[in-house]
Amino acid sequence: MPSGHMKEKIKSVAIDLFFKKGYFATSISDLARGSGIQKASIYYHYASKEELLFHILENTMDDLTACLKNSLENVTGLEERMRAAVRSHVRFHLERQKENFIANSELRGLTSEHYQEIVKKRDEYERIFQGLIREGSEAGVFAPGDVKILSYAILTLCTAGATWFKPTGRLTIDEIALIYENFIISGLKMGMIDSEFLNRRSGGTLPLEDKNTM
Amino acid sequence: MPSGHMKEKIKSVAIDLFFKKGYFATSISDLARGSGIQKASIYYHYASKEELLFHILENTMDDLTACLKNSLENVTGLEERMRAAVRSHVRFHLERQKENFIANSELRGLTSEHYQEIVKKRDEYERIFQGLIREGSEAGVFAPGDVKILSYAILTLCTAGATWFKPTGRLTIDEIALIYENFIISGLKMGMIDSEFLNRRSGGTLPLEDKNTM
DNA sequence: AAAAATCTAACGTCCGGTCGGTAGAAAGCC
DNA sequence: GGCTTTCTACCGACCGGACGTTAGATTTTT
Repeated sequence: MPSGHMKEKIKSVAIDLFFKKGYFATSISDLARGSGIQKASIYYHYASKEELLFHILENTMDDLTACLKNSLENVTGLEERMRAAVRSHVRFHLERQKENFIANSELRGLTSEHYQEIVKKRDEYERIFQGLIREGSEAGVFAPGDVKILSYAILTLCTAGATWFKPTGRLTIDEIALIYENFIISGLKMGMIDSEFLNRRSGGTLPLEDKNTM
Repeated sequence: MPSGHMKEKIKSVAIDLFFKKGYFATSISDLARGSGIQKASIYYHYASKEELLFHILENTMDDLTACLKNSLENVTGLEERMRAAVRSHVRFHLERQKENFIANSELRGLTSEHYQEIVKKRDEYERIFQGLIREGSEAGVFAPGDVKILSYAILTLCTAGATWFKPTGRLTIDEIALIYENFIISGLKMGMIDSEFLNRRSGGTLPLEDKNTM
């Protein structure tokens, strides 16, 4: 029995239960029961329930970003880079479905300090996508459009997979990734035919970013 | 002071707080304080906290479906019908942002009976979209593709707007709706260029639905 | 005066977290 | 190698508090 074994066990039980019942509905006793120890022993490994949640979310976000950066290495061409990014995003969300679901639904359980840390990581991740969109539309590979709104569209689209995906289904992760990849690329290339109309209506030549979002 | 006034007031306070802090983090005392009454008085209007949540979700879902059906009346042409549906969906989610956000994040708070009722309404709503996709791809207006996955893509895409939308932003609801409309239509029309490849890889001529989802 | 709406006061439960303690392995020491 | 000390991992019992909910009295409205 390696050291750190129980800490990992608690974490994996927590991922299961937070995914199945939600963070607030999962009690420390539940975690203890699932881990086969007393609930006081949980506190030997984690300082609090919230810290356990933070631990899970932090790991997930770090791995997510690392995964994306890794996928973009040595990939050239703006369209190909975007395709690689989408593929990475979808794959990660489907392969580590539970953690990602938690990361998208249980931010409420965090203290405001921890919340800000996670949001910072998420923003950093989003900025990579926004950069890809911006470069692509500046180079004329994609149609011009509101970078932020488009990035949210892309990310939430793929993220949502973690909500409904069933690993036992007949479509593989790669097949689903391909569907999203094509859907998104075509949206980026042609979806914005009305961007001039949009610009006219919303008051002219201002940059299209930083609107309506936090 | 009209009858039913306080019941509505409680409901609207609940929508605000459930949106801002979440269902579980909002206590009956919070609702009472926000409504300007004692917490016991809440129970004169609602039998339980859960019933209040259900009440909100049920109304929202009913209105959502009614809104969609209304938007599709007298609209002909498969592409135009899809555009109208997307427009309706986005508008409703941005106009009634808080309720929709709750409806997408607080299903966990429901009893299993109430949960099933809401899911039933949601499925009914989704089926309308799935019908539009199916008709469109059978008629050759849209490329063929996995109807369920595409419907989830469309719906979650628009739904996500309720997460980040700020009414004070410079883009109007209609402008955002138009962005999504174009994005989705182009995805439906061209995104599926690889569907034959997909079919080949995943084993042939079986219908592409009912995979990977519940 | 009846009915509707709200109040005060309390109850039971459950939850996150703490405390003091313990068996045993590991490390330090001679 | 023997002895002591420290560290690791865990346990059982317990606490304070918050929460949803109820009972019954009281006020407000019609």
